[in-house]
Amino acid sequence: MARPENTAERREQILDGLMRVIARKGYAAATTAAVAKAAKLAPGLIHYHFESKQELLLALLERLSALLEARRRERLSAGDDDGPWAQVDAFIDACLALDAKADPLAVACWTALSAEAIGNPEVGAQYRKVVHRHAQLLQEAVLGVLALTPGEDEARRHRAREASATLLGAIYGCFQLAAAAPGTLPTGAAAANVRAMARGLLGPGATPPSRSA
Amino acid sequence: MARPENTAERREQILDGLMRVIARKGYAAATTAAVAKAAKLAPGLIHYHFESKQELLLALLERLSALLEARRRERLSAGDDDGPWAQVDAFIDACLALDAKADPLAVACWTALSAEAIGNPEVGAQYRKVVHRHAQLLQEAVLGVLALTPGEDEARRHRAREASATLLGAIYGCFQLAAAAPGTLPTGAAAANVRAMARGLLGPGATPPSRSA
Amino acid sequence: MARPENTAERREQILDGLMRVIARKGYAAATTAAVAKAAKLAPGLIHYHFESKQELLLALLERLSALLEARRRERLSAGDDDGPWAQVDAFIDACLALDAKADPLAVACWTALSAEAIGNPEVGAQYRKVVHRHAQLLQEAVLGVLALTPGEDEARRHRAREASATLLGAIYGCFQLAAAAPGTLPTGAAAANVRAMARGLLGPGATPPSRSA
Amino acid sequence: MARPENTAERREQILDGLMRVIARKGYAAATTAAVAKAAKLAPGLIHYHFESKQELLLALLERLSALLEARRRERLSAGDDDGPWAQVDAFIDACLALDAKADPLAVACWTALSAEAIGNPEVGAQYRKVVHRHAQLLQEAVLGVLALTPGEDEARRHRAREASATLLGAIYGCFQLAAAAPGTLPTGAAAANVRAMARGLLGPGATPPSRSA
DNA sequence: TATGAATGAGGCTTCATTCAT
DNA sequence: CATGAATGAAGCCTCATTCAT
Repeated sequence: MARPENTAERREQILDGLMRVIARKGYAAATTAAVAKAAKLAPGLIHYHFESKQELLLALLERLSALLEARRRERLSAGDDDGPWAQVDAFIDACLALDAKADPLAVACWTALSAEAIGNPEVGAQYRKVVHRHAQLLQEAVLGVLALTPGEDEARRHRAREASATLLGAIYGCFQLAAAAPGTLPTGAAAANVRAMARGLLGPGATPPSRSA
Repeated sequence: MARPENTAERREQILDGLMRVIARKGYAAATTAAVAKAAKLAPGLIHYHFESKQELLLALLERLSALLEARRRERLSAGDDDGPWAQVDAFIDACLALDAKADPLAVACWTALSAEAIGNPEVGAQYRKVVHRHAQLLQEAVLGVLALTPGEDEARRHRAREASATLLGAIYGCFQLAAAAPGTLPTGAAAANVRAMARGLLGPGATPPSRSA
Repeated sequence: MARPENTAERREQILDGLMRVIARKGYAAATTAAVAKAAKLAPGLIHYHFESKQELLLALLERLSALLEARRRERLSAGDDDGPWAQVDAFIDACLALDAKADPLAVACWTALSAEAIGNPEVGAQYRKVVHRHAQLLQEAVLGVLALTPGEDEARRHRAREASATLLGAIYGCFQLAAAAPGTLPTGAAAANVRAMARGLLGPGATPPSRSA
Repeated sequence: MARPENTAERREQILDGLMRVIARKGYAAATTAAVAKAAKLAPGLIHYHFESKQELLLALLERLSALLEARRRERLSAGDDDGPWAQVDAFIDACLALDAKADPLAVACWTALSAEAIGNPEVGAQYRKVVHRHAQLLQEAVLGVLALTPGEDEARRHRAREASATLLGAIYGCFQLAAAAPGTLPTGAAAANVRAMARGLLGPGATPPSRSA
């Protein structure tokens, strides 16, 4: 009562701990006790601020989704080039330009959550929701690129859906490699390579002018 | 006299059970009891044929790797086209042409093991070994394609390494989507799309004749 | 704010339970569940206050050692006779005057731990440490007695070491009989008899002729 | 039927294995599988030749008892001195003159069985029977010594019972030290020291004339 | 809100015992 | 007799969750 509410901060603090634990020791080690310790909190507090461990995972998914969206926006607003490829590239870069400190954590968490999504219905549902959200964003960008080539709208939409899903897959796959087999794919290379792959996927006529120039 | 050994078959049977459980209920549900039940065996038998649960996971990784290699060989021997792209395509198809029954299982298991590899040192080591093996195979195929374009050997090798890792990532990412968000990427589309992405990655002059024609 | 720590008391409570179980049902029956039940605690609590069952055993060894030391001090301070034999007798009586309630428990536990020390390296190490501590105490007392007879210091020290170890063995042996074959050696007799044996071992005239010859 | 019976040898072989395991790794490690392995037999054979694990322990107790009796006889027949102390000394030496190879094994097994006897009713009963047998033998020898001093028969018998039990305890205690804290009591010293202790226990007037002369 | 102990279900593993061959 | 697999109960330990303070 007299105390100021701090649930929001505590939740963030706990999620920070969760991410750190998952990235360092894996999901199996992400017990509530370990998360509390990583967050420098008492074990009992976790369940004061989160209904259950599952809610923690759902909150983490939400955070990861928000994080991507924020980075994408950042990229978009920063870029002056606003051709149709710009949005696709911004999306890819937002995901794969691993420059900030938080990213290795996010990447490991995404990989862990992907596995958890397989058998856990609620996490699975939320996971699919987030994937769908990502796919939607990417699809719009992709549609912009596909608009450069002639063709029917319906077919284009269909291709855009497939292509964006595949690109998303490529991105998640890079996450997986980064998290589970670091060193396999040099950090800097992923973004550029996926951009190149996008060219192949959305081309051939769609080859960006900057490349053909 | 006495009983003939049957450990080899039992191990396979147990791995079958493990794969089924992971695919259906996720890794978290893959308890030894659940695996035994899925394999229609008594719980105690698991540890008669495997030292520990971890050894089970390592054996599963080995099986997944062998499975891919078998499929790749199959594809290669079946194809009459043996241009430089054939090997790359064979690799991609071996992974992503999900027609056999076993594949959804394998795909889910790979995703689960990727997560487990993060925190489990021994699984991680074996995981990286398998990834490395995959990458080597793909890299050779990729080198064949890159040989079509002029350039220095050293640079080509370097590009091949990066490119094969990225392609592998794309493949694993499709696995992840298939396992954790089925329906996002239509089953049939993945292989074709990744092949297209490979064109973008290894092009531009490498665009396959069939496409440029 | 919050709960006060109570680990110390709980550990004692758990050790009490362990001792009771060992004395009543033997070491084999001293499962964590049985110990918890004997201590009137939930099973999970054992591992909240002790890392492992082994740590329990180590703590028990420590307790047994401390218990003996306390009794010895008690005996020493109570006795007004402080001749050189007083300390030896105090040691023997501290171990073998089984009058308090706790002693049958301790005696059974020591026997159980002696067996466990054979194959368990960590328990073995701690066991030897405790034995060494006991032997040191006894050796000092023994040296006092041996000082009554003439002879070289070095030889006396050597004899003291052997003699104290043998006496300790005699004491432990009485424990063993008391725990595993109760009734064989009347409770009251052990202390007096071992004191008499000490006379034979340390007494001047009792030096076996075969040795002095 | 056509096969010659070999149960007797097999039982010995299995007991050999059991003793080796207990001595090397302790009683906790003496699983039927480990015993079978140490005996170089198939696991299933144990239960063909022994009803249960408990029967194994009982057989081991019997063997240990027989072993002592054989050694005692050996000592007695070897010695030409047949004064009243000779029998007492022979008993002590039979137990503690650790020269044969089998002894470290026997010593560890006795310690292990002492612990098992605490909670296991059947092993306990057999253990007490063996102890009683030992005590009887020793008591007779002790009576011979006590007969040297005047006194009532009844009192002498009573003293003999107590004294033999205490001496037995001293012997078992040396076993315990040898098994669980080797090095504490030098191998050669135990027999001589216990003989000296016997002098103290059965003396002072009982000091054998033949020896003091 | 915060703390740290308490609870008990369930996971991995071991093992005496049984059984098919 | 011998072999080695099969069985299932139970042990140790973990952990999400609850609760007293």
